[in-house]
Amino acid sequence: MRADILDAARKLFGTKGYTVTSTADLAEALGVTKGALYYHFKSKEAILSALVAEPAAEIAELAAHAGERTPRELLGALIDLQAHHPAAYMALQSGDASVLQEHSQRHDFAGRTELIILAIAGPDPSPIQLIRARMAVVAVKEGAMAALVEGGGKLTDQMRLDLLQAAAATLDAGGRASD
Amino acid sequence: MRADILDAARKLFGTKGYTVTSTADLAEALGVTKGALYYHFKSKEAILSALVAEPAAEIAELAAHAGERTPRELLGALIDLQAHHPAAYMALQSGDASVLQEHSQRHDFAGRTELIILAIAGPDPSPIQLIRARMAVVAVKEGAMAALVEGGGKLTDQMRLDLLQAAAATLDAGGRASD
DNA sequence: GTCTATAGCGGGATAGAC
DNA sequence: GTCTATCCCGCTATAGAC
Repeated sequence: MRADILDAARKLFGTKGYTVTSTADLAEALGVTKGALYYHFKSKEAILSALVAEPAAEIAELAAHAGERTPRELLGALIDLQAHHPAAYMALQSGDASVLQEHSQRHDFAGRTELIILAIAGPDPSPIQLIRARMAVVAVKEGAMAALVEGGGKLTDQMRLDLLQAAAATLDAGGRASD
Repeated sequence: MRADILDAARKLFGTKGYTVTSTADLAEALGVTKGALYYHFKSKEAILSALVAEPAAEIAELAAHAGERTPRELLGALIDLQAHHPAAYMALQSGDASVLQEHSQRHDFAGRTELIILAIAGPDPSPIQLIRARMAVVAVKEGAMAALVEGGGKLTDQMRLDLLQAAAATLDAGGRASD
Protein backbone atom coordinates (compact mmCIF):
# COMPACT_ATOMS: atom_id res chain seq x y z
CA MET A 1 0.00 0.00 0.00
CA ARG A 2 2.85 2.32 0.79
CA ALA A 3 4.17 1.32 -2.60
CA ASP A 4 0.82 2.01 -4.23
CA ILE A 5 0.74 5.46 -2.74
CA LEU A 6 4.25 6.14 -3.96
CA ASP A 7 3.31 4.94 -7.43
CA ALA A 8 0.34 7.25 -7.58
CA ALA A 9 2.40 10.11 -6.19
CA ARG A 10 5.11 9.51 -8.75
CA LYS A 11 2.58 9.88 -11.48
CA LEU A 12 0.66 12.84 -10.12
CA PHE A 13 3.58 14.82 -8.75
CA GLY A 14 5.37 14.21 -11.99
CA THR A 15 2.61 15.43 -14.22
CA LYS A 16 0.74 18.06 -12.23
CA GLY A 17 3.41 19.12 -9.82
CA TYR A 18 3.66 18.67 -6.08
CA THR A 19 1.90 21.74 -4.75
CA VAL A 20 -1.02 21.49 -7.11
CA THR A 21 -1.63 17.85 -6.35
CA SER A 22 -3.89 17.64 -3.33
CA THR A 23 -4.09 14.75 -0.93
CA ALA A 24 -7.62 14.36 -2.21
CA ASP A 25 -6.31 13.84 -5.74
CA LEU A 26 -3.97 11.22 -4.43
CA ALA A 27 -6.69 9.47 -2.48
CA GLU A 28 -9.05 9.53 -5.43
CA ALA A 29 -6.45 8.04 -7.74
CA LEU A 30 -6.01 5.20 -5.27
CA GLY A 31 -9.69 4.72 -4.61
CA VAL A 32 -9.30 5.48 -0.93
CA THR A 33 -9.93 8.54 1.21
CA LYS A 34 -7.61 11.21 2.48
CA GLY A 35 -7.60 9.83 5.98
CA ALA A 36 -6.29 6.50 4.79
CA LEU A 37 -3.17 8.14 3.43
CA TYR A 38 -2.26 9.46 6.81
CA TYR A 39 -2.01 6.00 8.24
CA HIS A 40 0.91 5.27 5.93
CA PHE A 41 2.58 8.65 5.81
CA LYS A 42 2.94 11.31 8.40
CA SER A 43 2.37 14.12 5.94
CA LYS A 44 2.08 14.97 2.29
CA GLU A 45 5.66 16.11 2.31
CA ALA A 46 6.79 12.77 3.71
CA ILE A 47 5.45 11.16 0.56
CA LEU A 48 7.53 13.42 -1.62
CA SER A 49 10.53 12.87 0.59
CA ALA A 50 10.27 9.12 0.22
CA LEU A 51 10.00 9.54 -3.53
CA VAL A 52 13.09 11.64 -3.76
CA ALA A 53 15.25 9.75 -1.30
CA GLU A 54 16.75 7.18 -3.66
CA PRO A 55 17.78 9.43 -6.51
CA ALA A 56 19.10 11.89 -3.95
CA ALA A 57 21.38 9.23 -2.52
CA GLU A 58 22.64 8.32 -5.95
CA ILE A 59 23.39 11.91 -6.80
CA ALA A 60 25.30 12.32 -3.58
CA GLU A 61 27.30 9.23 -4.44
CA LEU A 62 28.08 10.53 -7.87
CA ALA A 63 29.05 13.97 -6.61
CA ALA A 64 31.33 12.51 -3.96
CA HIS A 65 33.49 10.79 -6.55
CA ALA A 66 33.01 13.31 -9.32
CA GLY A 67 36.68 14.26 -9.35
CA GLU A 68 37.75 10.75 -10.23
CA ARG A 69 35.70 10.53 -13.39
CA THR A 70 35.92 11.99 -16.85
CA PRO A 71 33.32 14.48 -18.08
CA ARG A 72 31.98 11.82 -20.39
CA GLU A 73 31.57 9.33 -17.58
CA LEU A 74 29.79 11.92 -15.50
CA LEU A 75 27.39 12.80 -18.27
CA GLY A 76 26.75 9.11 -18.80
CA ALA A 77 26.05 8.64 -15.13
CA LEU A 78 23.53 11.48 -15.26
CA ILE A 79 21.77 9.81 -18.15
CA ASP A 80 21.54 6.59 -16.16
CA LEU A 81 20.25 8.40 -13.12
CA GLN A 82 17.50 9.94 -15.15
CA ALA A 83 16.69 6.64 -16.78
CA HIS A 84 16.38 4.84 -13.46
CA HIS A 85 14.25 7.43 -11.74
CA PRO A 86 12.42 9.25 -14.49
CA ALA A 87 9.33 10.03 -12.50
CA ALA A 88 11.12 11.28 -9.44
CA TYR A 89 13.11 13.57 -11.64
CA MET A 90 10.04 14.75 -13.41
CA ALA A 91 8.50 15.55 -10.06
CA LEU A 92 11.51 17.57 -9.10
CA GLN A 93 11.65 19.38 -12.39
CA SER A 94 8.03 20.19 -12.78
CA GLY A 95 7.43 20.81 -9.11
CA ASP A 96 7.41 24.39 -7.95
CA ALA A 97 10.51 26.23 -7.05
CA SER A 98 9.50 26.18 -3.40
CA VAL A 99 9.56 22.41 -3.27
CA LEU A 100 12.80 22.39 -5.15
CA GLN A 101 14.20 24.74 -2.58
CA GLU A 102 13.06 22.76 0.42
CA HIS A 103 14.27 19.45 -0.86
CA SER A 104 17.30 20.89 -2.50
CA GLN A 105 18.30 22.13 0.89
CA ARG A 106 17.51 18.88 2.60
CA HIS A 107 19.21 16.65 0.08
CA ASP A 108 21.43 19.44 -1.22
CA PHE A 109 20.47 18.77 -4.80
CA ALA A 110 21.80 22.07 -6.03
CA GLY A 111 25.11 21.61 -4.25
CA ARG A 112 25.61 18.08 -5.54
CA THR A 113 24.77 19.09 -9.06
CA GLU A 114 27.12 22.02 -8.82
CA LEU A 115 29.96 19.71 -7.83
CA ILE A 116 29.26 17.52 -10.81
CA ILE A 117 29.14 20.52 -13.10
CA LEU A 118 32.45 21.72 -11.76
CA ALA A 119 33.99 18.32 -12.33
CA ILE A 120 32.67 18.31 -15.88
CA ALA A 121 34.01 21.79 -16.53
CA GLY A 122 37.46 20.64 -15.52
CA PRO A 123 40.13 22.25 -13.35
CA ASP A 124 40.32 26.02 -13.22
CA PRO A 125 37.54 26.51 -15.77
CA SER A 126 36.89 29.72 -17.68
CA PRO A 127 33.41 31.22 -17.43
CA ILE A 128 32.55 29.80 -20.82
CA GLN A 129 33.73 26.36 -19.87
CA LEU A 130 31.53 26.45 -16.80
CA ILE A 131 28.56 27.53 -18.83
CA ARG A 132 29.22 24.82 -21.37
CA ALA A 133 29.23 22.29 -18.57
CA ARG A 134 25.84 23.58 -17.41
CA MET A 135 24.53 23.37 -20.92
CA ALA A 136 25.74 19.81 -21.29
CA VAL A 137 24.09 18.79 -18.03
CA VAL A 138 20.67 20.16 -18.90
CA ALA A 139 21.07 18.75 -22.38
CA VAL A 140 21.57 15.20 -21.15
CA LYS A 141 18.63 15.55 -18.81
CA GLU A 142 16.37 16.80 -21.55
CA GLY A 143 17.72 14.30 -24.01
CA ALA A 144 17.31 11.38 -21.66
CA MET A 145 13.76 12.36 -20.89
CA ALA A 146 12.87 12.77 -24.52
CA ALA A 147 14.52 9.48 -25.39
CA LEU A 148 12.63 7.70 -22.64
CA VAL A 149 9.35 9.07 -23.91
CA GLU A 150 10.28 8.11 -27.42
CA GLY A 151 11.31 4.61 -26.42
CA GLY A 152 8.34 3.97 -24.19
CA GLY A 153 10.44 4.00 -21.04
CA LYS A 154 13.34 2.06 -22.49
CA LEU A 155 16.71 3.56 -23.30
CA THR A 156 18.74 1.60 -25.82
CA ASP A 157 22.52 1.49 -25.66
CA GLN A 158 22.69 3.16 -29.04
CA MET A 159 20.46 5.96 -27.87
CA ARG A 160 22.51 6.41 -24.75
CA LEU A 161 25.61 6.75 -26.87
CA ASP A 162 23.98 9.27 -29.14
CA LEU A 163 22.90 11.37 -26.20
CA LEU A 164 26.35 11.25 -24.74
CA GLN A 165 27.89 12.23 -28.03
CA ALA A 166 25.56 15.16 -28.49
CA ALA A 167 26.06 16.49 -24.98
CA ALA A 168 29.80 16.01 -25.05
CA ALA A 169 29.98 18.01 -28.24
CA THR A 170 28.81 21.02 -26.29
CA LEU A 171 31.79 20.82 -24.03
CA ASP A 172 34.53 21.39 -26.53
CA ALA A 173 32.61 23.31 -29.14
CA GLY A 174 34.76 25.78 -30.98
CA GLY A 175 37.99 24.16 -30.02
CA ARG A 176 40.00 24.60 -26.89
CA ALA A 177 38.33 23.16 -23.88
CA SER A 178 41.13 21.81 -21.75
CA ASP A 179 39.44 18.60 -20.73
CA MET B 1 2.23 51.35 -10.15
CA ARG B 2 1.10 48.70 -12.58
CA ALA B 3 4.74 48.55 -13.61
CA ASP B 4 5.86 48.29 -10.00
CA ILE B 5 3.54 45.39 -9.42
CA LEU B 6 4.83 43.66 -12.51
CA ASP B 7 8.39 44.21 -11.39
CA ALA B 8 7.71 42.68 -8.01
CA ALA B 9 5.81 39.82 -9.62
CA ARG B 10 8.64 39.19 -12.03
CA LYS B 11 11.00 38.79 -9.13
CA LEU B 12 8.77 36.73 -6.85
CA PHE B 13 7.17 34.50 -9.46
CA GLY B 14 10.62 33.92 -10.87
CA THR B 15 12.23 32.89 -7.62
CA LYS B 16 9.49 31.29 -5.57
CA GLY B 17 7.13 30.20 -8.26
CA TYR B 18 3.65 31.45 -9.10
CA THR B 19 1.44 29.25 -6.95
CA VAL B 20 3.54 29.64 -3.86
CA THR B 21 3.69 33.40 -4.14
CA SER B 22 0.64 34.82 -2.41
CA THR B 23 -0.92 38.18 -3.11
CA ALA B 24 0.13 39.04 0.43
CA ASP B 25 3.76 38.40 -0.51
CA LEU B 26 3.35 40.65 -3.47
CA ALA B 27 1.70 43.38 -1.44
CA GLU B 28 4.34 43.20 1.25
CA ALA B 29 7.16 43.46 -1.27
CA LEU B 30 5.54 46.61 -2.60
CA GLY B 31 4.76 48.06 0.77
CA VAL B 32 1.04 48.12 0.07
CA THR B 33 -1.83 45.86 1.03
CA LYS B 34 -3.55 43.08 -0.84
CA GLY B 35 -6.58 45.18 -1.57
CA ALA B 36 -4.50 47.75 -3.39
CA LEU B 37 -3.38 45.17 -5.91
CA TYR B 38 -6.92 44.46 -6.95
CA TYR B 39 -7.41 48.02 -8.07
CA HIS B 40 -4.77 47.52 -10.75
CA PHE B 41 -5.35 43.91 -11.68
CA LYS B 42 -8.51 41.90 -11.82
CA SER B 43 -6.90 38.78 -10.38
CA LYS B 44 -3.64 37.21 -9.45
CA GLU B 45 -3.62 35.33 -12.70
CA ALA B 46 -4.06 38.56 -14.65
CA ILE B 47 -0.72 39.67 -13.26
CA LEU B 48 0.98 36.57 -14.53
CA SER B 49 -0.77 36.91 -17.84
CA ALA B 50 0.50 40.45 -18.28
CA LEU B 51 3.99 39.27 -17.43
CA VAL B 52 3.95 36.53 -19.98
CA ALA B 53 2.21 38.38 -22.78
CA GLU B 54 5.23 40.02 -24.42
CA PRO B 55 7.54 37.03 -24.60
CA ALA B 56 4.61 34.94 -25.73
CA ALA B 57 4.03 37.26 -28.66
CA GLU B 58 7.68 37.13 -29.60
CA ILE B 59 7.73 33.36 -29.47
CA ALA B 60 4.67 33.21 -31.68
CA GLU B 61 6.40 35.53 -34.11
CA LEU B 62 9.49 33.37 -34.15
CA ALA B 63 7.55 30.15 -34.55
CA ALA B 64 5.52 31.56 -37.43
CA HIS B 65 8.62 32.15 -39.51
CA ALA B 66 10.67 29.28 -38.15
CA GLY B 67 10.80 27.54 -41.49
CA GLU B 68 12.55 30.44 -43.15
CA ARG B 69 15.49 30.48 -40.79
CA THR B 70 18.52 28.34 -40.24
CA PRO B 71 18.91 26.33 -37.04
CA ARG B 72 21.66 28.68 -35.98
CA GLU B 73 19.48 31.72 -36.47
CA LEU B 74 16.69 30.10 -34.49
CA LEU B 75 18.98 29.26 -31.61
CA GLY B 76 20.30 32.80 -31.68
CA ALA B 77 16.78 34.16 -31.59
CA LEU B 78 16.04 32.02 -28.55
CA ILE B 79 19.07 33.42 -26.81
CA ASP B 80 17.87 36.94 -27.53
CA LEU B 81 14.40 36.12 -26.31
CA GLN B 82 15.78 34.86 -23.06
CA ALA B 83 18.05 37.85 -22.74
CA HIS B 84 15.22 40.31 -23.26
CA HIS B 85 12.77 38.67 -20.88
CA PRO B 86 14.88 36.78 -18.42
CA ALA B 87 12.52 37.10 -15.51
CA ALA B 88 9.39 36.16 -17.39
CA TYR B 89 11.17 33.10 -18.61
CA MET B 90 12.33 32.27 -15.15
CA ALA B 91 8.78 32.52 -13.96
CA LEU B 92 7.63 30.14 -16.62
CA GLN B 93 10.41 27.69 -15.99
CA SER B 94 10.29 27.62 -12.24
CA GLY B 95 6.55 27.97 -12.02
CA ASP B 96 4.54 24.87 -11.34
CA ALA B 97 3.44 22.56 -14.03
CA SER B 98 -0.16 23.63 -13.56
CA VAL B 99 0.63 27.21 -14.44
CA LEU B 100 2.72 26.09 -17.34
CA GLN B 101 -0.21 24.08 -18.55
CA GLU B 102 -2.73 26.87 -18.21
CA HIS B 103 -0.61 29.47 -19.92
CA SER B 104 0.87 27.07 -22.35
CA GLN B 105 -2.63 26.40 -23.52
CA ARG B 106 -3.56 30.03 -23.62
CA HIS B 107 -0.44 31.24 -25.38
CA ASP B 108 0.37 27.82 -26.78
CA PHE B 109 3.91 27.93 -25.51
CA ALA B 110 4.46 24.25 -25.95
CA GLY B 111 3.15 24.28 -29.48
CA ARG B 112 5.25 27.26 -30.52
CA THR B 113 8.36 25.79 -29.02
CA GLU B 114 7.67 22.51 -30.70
CA LEU B 115 7.47 24.24 -34.05
CA ILE B 116 10.81 25.88 -33.43
CA ILE B 117 12.33 22.58 -32.39
CA LEU B 118 11.03 20.95 -35.53
CA ALA B 119 12.51 23.69 -37.64
CA ILE B 120 15.83 23.29 -35.89
CA ALA B 121 15.78 19.55 -36.39
CA GLY B 122 15.37 20.04 -40.10
CA PRO B 123 13.10 18.35 -42.64
CA ASP B 124 12.13 14.74 -42.03
CA PRO B 125 14.24 14.37 -38.91
CA SER B 126 15.29 11.09 -37.36
CA PRO B 127 14.41 10.53 -33.70
CA ILE B 128 17.95 11.37 -32.72
CA GLN B 129 17.92 14.57 -34.71
CA LEU B 130 14.74 15.63 -32.98
CA ILE B 131 16.21 14.88 -29.61
CA ARG B 132 19.35 16.77 -30.47
CA ALA B 133 17.22 19.76 -31.38
CA ARG B 134 15.52 19.54 -27.99
CA MET B 135 18.85 19.34 -26.27
CA ALA B 136 20.14 22.36 -28.15
CA VAL B 137 17.09 24.38 -27.19
CA VAL B 138 17.31 23.70 -23.49
CA ALA B 139 21.04 24.22 -23.70
CA VAL B 140 20.75 27.74 -25.10
CA LYS B 141 18.14 28.55 -22.49
CA GLU B 142 20.30 27.33 -19.67
CA GLY B 143 23.39 28.88 -21.16
CA ALA B 144 21.76 32.24 -21.69
CA MET B 145 20.47 32.28 -18.15
CA ALA B 146 23.83 31.36 -16.72
CA ALA B 147 25.57 33.93 -18.88
CA LEU B 148 23.16 36.62 -17.78
CA VAL B 149 23.79 35.81 -14.15
CA GLU B 150 27.51 35.79 -14.78
CA GLY B 151 27.43 39.08 -16.62
CA GLY B 152 25.16 40.84 -14.18
CA GLY B 153 22.28 40.96 -16.64
CA LYS B 154 24.39 41.84 -19.65
CA LEU B 155 25.10 39.47 -22.49
CA THR B 156 28.17 40.36 -24.54
CA ASP B 157 28.38 39.63 -28.25
CA GLN B 158 31.27 37.29 -27.62
CA MET B 159 29.29 35.37 -25.03
CA ARG B 160 26.34 35.12 -27.34
CA LEU B 161 28.58 33.66 -30.01
CA ASP B 162 30.05 31.16 -27.59
CA LEU B 163 26.63 30.02 -26.50
CA LEU B 164 25.53 29.63 -30.07
CA GLN B 165 28.62 27.66 -30.92
CA ALA B 166 28.20 25.33 -27.98
CA ALA B 167 24.53 24.67 -28.65
CA ALA B 168 25.02 24.25 -32.38
CA ALA B 169 27.67 21.63 -31.71
CA THR B 170 24.98 19.46 -30.19
CA LEU B 171 23.07 19.42 -33.44
CA ASP B 172 25.62 17.75 -35.62
CA ALA B 173 27.54 15.82 -33.02
CA GLY B 174 28.97 12.60 -34.35
CA GLY B 175 28.68 13.65 -37.94
CA ARG B 176 25.70 13.37 -40.18
CA ALA B 177 22.92 15.68 -39.27
CA SER B 178 21.40 16.78 -42.53
CA ASP B 179 21.00 20.43 -41.67
C1' DG C 1 -5.68 55.12 -4.93
C1' DT C 2 -4.97 52.72 -0.79
C1' DC C 3 -6.72 51.08 3.43
C1' DT C 4 -9.33 47.51 6.81
C1' DA C 5 -12.32 43.84 7.33
C1' DT C 6 -14.32 39.93 5.95
C1' DA C 7 -16.49 36.59 2.99
C1' DG C 8 -15.73 32.15 0.92
C1' DC C 9 -13.28 28.21 -0.17
C1' DG C 10 -9.89 24.65 -0.69
C1' DG C 11 -6.48 21.87 1.33
C1' DG C 12 -3.71 19.57 5.08
C1' DA C 13 -4.20 17.18 9.02
C1' DT C 14 -6.59 14.88 13.16
C1' DA C 15 -10.13 12.14 15.90
C1' DG C 16 -12.70 8.47 16.46
C1' DA C 17 -16.13 5.02 14.57
C1' DC C 18 -16.09 0.66 12.17
C1' DG D 1 -6.40 -0.53 7.77
C1' DT D 2 -9.86 2.35 6.01
C1' DC D 3 -13.82 5.17 6.73
C1' DT D 4 -16.49 9.78 7.99
C1' DA D 5 -16.54 14.01 10.04
C1' DT D 6 -14.39 17.94 11.30
C1' DC D 7 -11.04 21.47 12.60
C1' DC D 8 -8.16 25.05 11.17
C1' DC D 9 -5.40 27.73 8.42
C1' DG D 10 -4.03 30.36 4.40
C1' DC D 11 -5.27 32.24 0.30
C1' DT D 12 -8.04 34.73 -3.32
C1' DA D 13 -11.20 38.08 -3.89
C1' DT D 14 -14.75 41.60 -2.53
C1' DA D 15 -17.05 45.52 0.04
C1' DG D 16 -16.84 49.66 1.76
C1' DA D 17 -14.44 53.35 4.68
C1' DC D 18 -11.05 56.98 4.14
